[in-house]
Amino acid sequence: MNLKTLAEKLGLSQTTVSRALNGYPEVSEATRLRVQDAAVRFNYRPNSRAKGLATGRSMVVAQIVPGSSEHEMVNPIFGDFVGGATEALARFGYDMMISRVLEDDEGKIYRELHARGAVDAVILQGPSVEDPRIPLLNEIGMPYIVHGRSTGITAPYSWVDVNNKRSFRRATQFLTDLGHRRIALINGLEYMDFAQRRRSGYQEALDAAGIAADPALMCSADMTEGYGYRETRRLLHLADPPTAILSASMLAAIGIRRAIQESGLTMGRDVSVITHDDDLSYLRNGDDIPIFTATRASVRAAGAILAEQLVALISAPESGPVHHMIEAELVVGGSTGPARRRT
Amino acid sequence: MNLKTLAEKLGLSQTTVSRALNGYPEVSEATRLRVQDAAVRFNYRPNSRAKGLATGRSMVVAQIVPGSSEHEMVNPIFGDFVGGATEALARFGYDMMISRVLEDDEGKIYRELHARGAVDAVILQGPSVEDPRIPLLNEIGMPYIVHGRSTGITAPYSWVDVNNKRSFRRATQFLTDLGHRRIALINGLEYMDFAQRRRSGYQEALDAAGIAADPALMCSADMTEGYGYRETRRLLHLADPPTAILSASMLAAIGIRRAIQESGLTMGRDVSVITHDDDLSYLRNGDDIPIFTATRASVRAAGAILAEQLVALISAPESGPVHHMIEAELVVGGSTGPARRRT
DNA sequence: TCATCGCTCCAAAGCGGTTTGGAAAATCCG
DNA sequence: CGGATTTTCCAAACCGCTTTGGAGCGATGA
Repeated sequence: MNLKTLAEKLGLSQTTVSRALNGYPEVSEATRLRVQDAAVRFNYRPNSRAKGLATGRSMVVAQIVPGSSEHEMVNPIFGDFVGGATEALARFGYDMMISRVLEDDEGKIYRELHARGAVDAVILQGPSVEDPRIPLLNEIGMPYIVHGRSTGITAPYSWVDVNNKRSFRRATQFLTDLGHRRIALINGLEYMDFAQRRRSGYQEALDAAGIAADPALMCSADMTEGYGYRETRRLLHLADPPTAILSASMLAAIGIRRAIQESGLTMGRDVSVITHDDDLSYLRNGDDIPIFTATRASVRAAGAILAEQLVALISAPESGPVHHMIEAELVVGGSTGPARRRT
Repeated sequence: MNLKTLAEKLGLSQTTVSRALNGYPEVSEATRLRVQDAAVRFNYRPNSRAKGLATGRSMVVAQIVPGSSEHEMVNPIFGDFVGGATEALARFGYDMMISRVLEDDEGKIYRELHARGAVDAVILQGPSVEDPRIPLLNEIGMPYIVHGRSTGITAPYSWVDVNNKRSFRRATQFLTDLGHRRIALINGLEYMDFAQRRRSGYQEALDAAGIAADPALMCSADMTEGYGYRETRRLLHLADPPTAILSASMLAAIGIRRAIQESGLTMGRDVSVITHDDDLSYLRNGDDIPIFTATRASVRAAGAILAEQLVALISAPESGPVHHMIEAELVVGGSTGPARRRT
């Protein structure tokens, strides 16, 4: 069923039917109702491509799956983020498209998406400390928004981000307040901007407490369970082991807990642990009471907020770059306690 | 840059330029090269919507994000599956679109996507034992392929699936061969078809070994770490506890390991564990040597295979339903060993 | 009574491609 | 050399929608 045949069935012109369905005032309420009723009866939907061609907008937003090679890691937050974003986008009539780079040249795909007119905007995921995609997209002139920030970029750009620095400063301070002075940081990959910010928050809190940072207590890698486990084992075997550990992700924290238990220690008593928690739906931090003390920020909510900002940006690009800072909450669970005098 | 202006710059008609770029034989090699060169120079890309409108194909495949309410779980395999599928789709010039249901009526969105002509085909994720979406899509007449199967459906349909029954039969037999007779099954949600098949494979192997299945040794829920932990605790406190546990996912297996260690037992010696492993990029079963003995099948590879089958199906729907069975491999890790006589 | 206005509605021109049905030019062949 | 054939190219229709620029018509007001 297309517009033409629907118009014929109603004995109206395509113009009138189109206007009736799109809420234009040039059509009487009576005909509007008649048209709407018929549209429902015949299950009519305007063809997306034709509509897009006529309006010049595709009502699609793209996100590039990070990782060009097969062996790179798919971000574990991907599912929840996309879930939150698509739901919000759907409310505004937008669809979400996932693209993927086959070559190394990620810029190419943005250029192509724009030249093809395939999407109205893109979402930038996982920015590095100085992400080249931002100036690239500025040059191309396609609306976009970044999930996270890129410290090294001075040009203006829109973003939605968690206040990683502050949340890790608070978490660290929470530990120093409990008397901890040997605090380890098991961080994500530090070319990623969020990891960098977390480290600087951690650093600030140590400085404030007059604690010298110890490079042996810091590490950086992909946030897997095994990584948390291995690093914790290493840390616990140090001559002067940490009494508290800060973790960048729930998955790593699970590995941390395993290493602690395996050493015959008790988490929250012998070693305190605070983790960041993206509130992933398949990786909840306990059901009702939190297992880990955590800095929590729902990545699903972030996706929804980002989508809303992006939609606003598409319809009014001149409204300038938008920024939205999400404050993580510090939830206190059973994994932290006062520092114990070393035996 | 559009076709018209490109043609003008070349002093050719739109027809010729279009044909030159699309490989039609009606144009001389010389002009073809001239056109291709100009297309590259001006960074020309045919507009997706216009092309789609003219050809009647959108070159887009949709996948519905499962879970209509905010509290439902996003499938942890989502990211890896989509990564594998989009990469394969991209090779054939297809894009992948993610949609989401706002209402409860999932059928509505398939109808709408089809009526709008927004996509050429859809991917069905997570089929239940008798999934109503299959007859619905048959009725609508849009190409689709199922990731998994639906036992209760007799109508023909295309699918790509892991041989869950066989892999769990083998895993169970592996345990009975080691002398285990009390084998627990920590399964996924059993209205899901894959969970049902795994249980029946487990059942078959028990029957073959002459072991009576004990309902107390089986459970079914969303596959989270906490679930694996809680159920294992419960199992280990039984009067006649299991000596081996079969797990439906790595995440659950991690919880299982935690419960075992917490009980002062050693995994692989006191209690054997075999888990299914989707080979998720952020949840690897050890780096080089596997930690868990596992039935392994890469969900990323499944996504790629499914995408290829779907593309073939789109271009030749009459070639009938396609089926592709993936055999999981049984990798032996450190989590299994001979049954020990109970003390 | 007649120009004016507001309300409905419509014909037709895009949007940017593909594809059909020729036509002109070049090549072949007896 | 001239007709047949092939090669190379083009004008125009079409895909299904939006939107511009009116047209028709009853009501209004001077």
